[in-house]
Amino acid sequence: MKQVHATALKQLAIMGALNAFTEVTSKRLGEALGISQQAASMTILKLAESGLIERQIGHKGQRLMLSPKGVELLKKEYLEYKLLFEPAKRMQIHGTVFSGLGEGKYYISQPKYKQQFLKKLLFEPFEGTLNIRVVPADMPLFQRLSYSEGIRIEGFVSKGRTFGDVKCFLGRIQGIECSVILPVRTHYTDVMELIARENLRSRLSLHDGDIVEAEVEMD
Amino acid sequence: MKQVHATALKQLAIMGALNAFTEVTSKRLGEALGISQQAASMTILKLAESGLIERQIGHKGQRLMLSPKGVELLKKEYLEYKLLFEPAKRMQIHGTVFSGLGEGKYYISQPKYKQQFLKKLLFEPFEGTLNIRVVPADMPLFQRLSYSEGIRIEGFVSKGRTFGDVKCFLGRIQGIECSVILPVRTHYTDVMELIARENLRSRLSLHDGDIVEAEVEMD
DNA sequence: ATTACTATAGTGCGAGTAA
DNA sequence: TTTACTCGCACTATAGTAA
Repeated sequence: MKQVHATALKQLAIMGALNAFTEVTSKRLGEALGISQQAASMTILKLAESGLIERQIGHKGQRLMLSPKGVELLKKEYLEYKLLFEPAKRMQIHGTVFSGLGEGKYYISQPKYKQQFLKKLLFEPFEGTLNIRVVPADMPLFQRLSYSEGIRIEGFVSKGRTFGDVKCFLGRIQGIECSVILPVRTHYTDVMELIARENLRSRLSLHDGDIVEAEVEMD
Repeated sequence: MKQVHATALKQLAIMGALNAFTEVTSKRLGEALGISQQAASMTILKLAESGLIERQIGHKGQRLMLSPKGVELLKKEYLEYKLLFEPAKRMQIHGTVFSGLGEGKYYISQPKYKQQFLKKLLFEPFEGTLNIRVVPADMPLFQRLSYSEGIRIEGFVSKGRTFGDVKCFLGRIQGIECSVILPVRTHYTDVMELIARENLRSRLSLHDGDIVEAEVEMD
C-alpha cells in the first residue's frame, strides 16, 4: 500500500465514493490528482486489487465506491490528523488480552525500577504485566504515547545487564487504576503493557482473547 | 510537492515537530515511515528545500520543526478529512472580491436560465455576479460544492451556442440572501460566483480586494 | 467517449560508503 | 554515532495507441 494510493483513495472519497457508487472517469481523477489519465487508471486498478475500492465497470466509464477496508484506512488517517490538531488528554484504547513470555514480570521486579514506581506512580505494582494487543483502529492513539513524555523512570545497569529508561502513563482499566509502561527507546509495536497494584488478570477475571478498554491520561 | 513528502511531514508532526524543535534522526524517521535512513534523509532535505520545515543541524543529529507553511499544509489536509467524516451543512467560505470580465453577467442574463432561477431559487437575480477569489485555506470547503448536487439549473442551446448545466447553493453574504452558482462540469478553480436579488457590490459597498465571508448551505 | 496496454523516460529507493 | 553522497536497480509516470 503506497502513499500515493492513499491520496487517490481520499480524492475518490471527496468525489462521493465514500458511501455510494460514484461515476469517476480516470481522466477526472487524474485531473484532480494532477497526474495523467493513464496513471489514474493504473491507480484505480491498484486500489481495486488491494481491496480498497469496489468497481462497477460499464462500457463507457466506471462506478467506484470505497470498500469497508478503504473507509477504515481513511478513518485511521483522519484520526492521526485529529490527534495532531485536537489532542485529547484522555484516550480510550482497545485491545485483546494475551499472554506474554513473562519478560514484563522480570523487568518490573527489578528493585531499582520498583523504588521509582513507588515514588513516581505512588503505588508499588504487582510483579507482572497485563499484555494487551491494541486494535489497529486505536494504533494512532497508542502511538501518541511513544512520542509523549510521560512519567520518566530512569534506567540502570545491574549485574552487567542494561535496563533502559522507561516511561509510564496513568490510567484505568475497568475502573481499576493502572499505568501503561513502555520503553523510552520504543520501536513500532501494538503491545500495550499495563501494571497496577493488583494482578489485573485475576482481579478482573481476564483471559486470553478478552477485549478490554483502557483509559489513559496523557499528562 | 510530492505526496510522499506530505506523509513524512505528518509523521514529523506526530513526532512532536508540529510546534517545537524536535530531535529527529533520519534513521528514526525512516523506521517510522518504513523507508531507509537514506531515503528519510533525502525526504528531510526536500521538505526543508520546500520550506515546509525548519532545520537546526548539529554534528550528531538535527532538530526539526514544521514551518508555518508546513503546518498550513497539514491543516488543509486535516480539513479535507474532517469534511469527509464530519460534513457540515453550513460552511463559511472566505475570499477576496475581484472584478471578472462580465461573463457571469452575460450568462445569467439568458432568459432560459432566468426562468429557472425564479422557479428554483425563488428569486430573480440581479444581472451580474460577484466574483470572489476563495482563500487557499477554504478551498477544501469550496471544492465540496463541486462534488455536491446542489440546485440543478438545466442548460440549453441558444443561437447555436451551448449553455451548460449549472448548479446553485443558497447562502448569505453579510446577511443578504444570495446563491453560489457554478458550472456542473467544473474544473479546478478558486473563483466563487455569487448571485442575489440585488447588486451585491453596490448594496454592500464592496470594492476589489475586500475580504468577505459567505455562508453556504449544502442541502 | 471510455479503459488500459506497451514502450520509454524519469524518479525514488536502498546499499555502500565518505565525512 | 550522525548526515548525505553516488550508483544501480526497480518502480512509476507519460505518450502513443488499441479496443
